[in-house]
Amino acid sequence: MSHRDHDLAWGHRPSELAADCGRCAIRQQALLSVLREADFAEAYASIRRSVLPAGSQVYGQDDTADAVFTVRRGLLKLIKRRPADGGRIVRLLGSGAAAGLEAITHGVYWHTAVAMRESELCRVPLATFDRLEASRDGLAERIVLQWEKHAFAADRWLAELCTGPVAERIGRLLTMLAELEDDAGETIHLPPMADLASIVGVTRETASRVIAELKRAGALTRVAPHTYVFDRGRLT
Amino acid sequence: MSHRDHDLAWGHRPSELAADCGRCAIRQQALLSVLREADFAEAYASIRRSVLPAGSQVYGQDDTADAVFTVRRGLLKLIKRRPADGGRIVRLLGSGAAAGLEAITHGVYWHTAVAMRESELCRVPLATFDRLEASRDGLAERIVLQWEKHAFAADRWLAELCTGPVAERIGRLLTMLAELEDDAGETIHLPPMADLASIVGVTRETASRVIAELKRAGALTRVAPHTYVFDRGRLT
DNA sequence: CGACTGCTTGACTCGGTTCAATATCCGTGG
DNA sequence: CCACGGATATTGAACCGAGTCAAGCAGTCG
Repeated sequence: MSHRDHDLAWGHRPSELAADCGRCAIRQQALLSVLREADFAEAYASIRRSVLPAGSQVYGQDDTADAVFTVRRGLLKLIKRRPADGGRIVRLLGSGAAAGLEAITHGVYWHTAVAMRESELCRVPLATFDRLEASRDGLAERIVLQWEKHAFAADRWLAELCTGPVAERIGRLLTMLAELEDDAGETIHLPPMADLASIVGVTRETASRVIAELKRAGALTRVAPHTYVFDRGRLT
Repeated sequence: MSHRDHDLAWGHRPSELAADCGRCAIRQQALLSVLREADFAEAYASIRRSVLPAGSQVYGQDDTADAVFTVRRGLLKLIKRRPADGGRIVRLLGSGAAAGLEAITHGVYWHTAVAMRESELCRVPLATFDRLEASRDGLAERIVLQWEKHAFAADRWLAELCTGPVAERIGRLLTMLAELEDDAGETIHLPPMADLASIVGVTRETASRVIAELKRAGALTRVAPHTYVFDRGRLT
């Protein structure tokens, strides 16, 4: 949706690192956190951590899937492309979320995943899951929890971002964005209008008008490029 | 959303039966299909099959959850209620789907579930899942598959039913309804206007106008009360 | 057969889109 | 560090799709 969406695919940039899962801050919520030490050591030799710049594509809808990703830091958007229009953003994934889980059982990605800002991801090859099958110790339960997150978020998305006047929907979206900030506070990194529009299902122009109104009302105060303090109280 | 939504809760009607899972037609897709025979025998002693009339509520949002349900036949709607408006239908569950899966891990239902027509459900008490924990043989994987269904449906819902002109959205909805018919064919049981409206996020009046137009165009031909033949080709 | 509920249709209004022109931002390269 | 230029955001005006309000209609069930 931004012009950079197709710049980069996984591995095209040199910023790959060892995963170092032992010291991962989000490990308790992450996918592989239940593995026994022995399994874990084996598993994480195959995991690659990577820092992706904003706009890079992690994977594409309908691509053959060979890995699952965990968001360590940053924000991903999942885009469901449709033949007709340009598609729609159907979910946002923040720290601790898993992307591309459908790879495990379906072998194909359901969405296009794009980093909305610089993000740090861990890439877990599918083969790792296969090898872990035998020694699983609650791995599947962990996957269930991740799926639950997705389903819950999807329902909320539908109920809160697709119903009612645009102003309210954008208000709720900003609240969600604030929650998704890595340092969940009151400052938010405002995505491009095109993204806001694709999320709530309106045109860029309408999104712009609503945001402009919020700025005038003092609900959004600029503190840096694309960065605003969000005063949840002044939403009218 | 119909006037009968609150008529009945599970167990208030006498139509409870032994589950007879051994001969269940949808067992291969259902939740407990992977249990070993011994476990299975134990498990299904606790399962109760029930026929619910149209409009009955299976469970309510925020209710304490004590069971998961499998749809044997019929159609459920999941409603996400919101303080303000009357809420929104966020998913439809047809044969083989599981309802209330969140009970297992969260103990509270996320939606209100209502039968849209006479439906046959199997009620699996939470205690059964607890007892099965020890002897699980891929049960969690089974649950994963069900969650995947939910997530996939949610994404499709969002991309297809919340974007574009109302006429197109209702067209796609009718296609989905046709797929959800128990005898997946070209005849569909048309839900009340209020439901159609709640699904695509418009008013009853607008839904009515679109449906009327489709009838005139010959895309919908009445063959019985609430029952129509759907000619997918004439959607314009 | 009457009453009720849900469906249809019409006229008016308004929010959001569309198309178009202008302003601003921000990353780039000098 | 500044100036430039393409991309993004803003704003305006006309239009139109869907909402709202209100009235009449038709199934459906006692």
